[in-house]
Amino acid sequence: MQAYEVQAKIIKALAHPVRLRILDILREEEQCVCHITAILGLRQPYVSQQLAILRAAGLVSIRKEGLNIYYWVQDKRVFALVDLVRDLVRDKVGEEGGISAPPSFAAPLLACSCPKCLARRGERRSNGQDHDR
Amino acid sequence: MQAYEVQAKIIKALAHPVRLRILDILREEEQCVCHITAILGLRQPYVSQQLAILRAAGLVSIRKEGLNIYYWVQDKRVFALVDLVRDLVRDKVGEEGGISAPPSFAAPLLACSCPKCLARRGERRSNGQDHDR
DNA sequence: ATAATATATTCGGAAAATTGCATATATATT
DNA sequence: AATATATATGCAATTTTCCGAATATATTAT
Repeated sequence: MQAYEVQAKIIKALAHPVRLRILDILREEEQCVCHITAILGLRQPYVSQQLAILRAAGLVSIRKEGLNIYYWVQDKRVFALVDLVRDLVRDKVGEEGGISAPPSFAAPLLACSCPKCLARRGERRSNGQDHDR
Repeated sequence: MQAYEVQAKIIKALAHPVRLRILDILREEEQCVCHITAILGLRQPYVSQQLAILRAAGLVSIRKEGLNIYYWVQDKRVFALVDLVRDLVRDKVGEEGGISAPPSFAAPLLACSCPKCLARRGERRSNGQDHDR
């Protein structure tokens, strides 16, 4: 039965709305904690905890760069997993509609001050190391 | 965020060792509660509860025949889901070995007295309706 | 009708785990 | 020193888990 327990643990790490949202945020590319936190609108320690759970389950990896830590999904099968669940739900709730909308996290989020967002807005860090380059 | 909650609920239904085992038992063909209970070695009300959770999540369906109720997995993508998790675990624990063994539920189980097992042993119900046919 | 069988459902309960949240502190980097 | 993030602590509310026991239900046999 031990194998089933290991599998159950991995699945448990997925079985949480916030963590599913995080995975969707990481779908296209790596994101720093700052960015994830801004998108979720939750407090940083809480987001870090959820990220730690995902990381302990081996579902996400990190990459450090300067002061920022970028989370990314190394094994793309994680997305396949999530997609499968999404498809199942879509087909099952089907008639109810509305639930099947694509991930709607992609708010503009100009308020985020992570390096990536600053670059997109043509600004630079107020204090950071991103001074010239 | 609502969609994520629905998805999380489905995943939660999967995130349990006993329920994962049940799905493996149903992998090849439908099985009656009696058979599932015998394989798991757990009490019938408990197994029924776990089956009810899987059913509420839409992961299994039932078919009634006589006194028996057969559970089966209608949407084969459920197996694809479980397989994905199994692969993830196998590749992740990899070096530790042992965990990647195929589902080892397939004990002989001659003790089970469900119709299917009785037929396999060439017996017939001690009291059942399977009298002639 | 009555009994037996397979299964579902319910109630209760105790232990454990999870959740959400606040707060504080540690760490590494610049 | 400032920043980004991680980690830890605590805490109340809720949920899960496992268990025992009883009962309900539907079906079939007699």
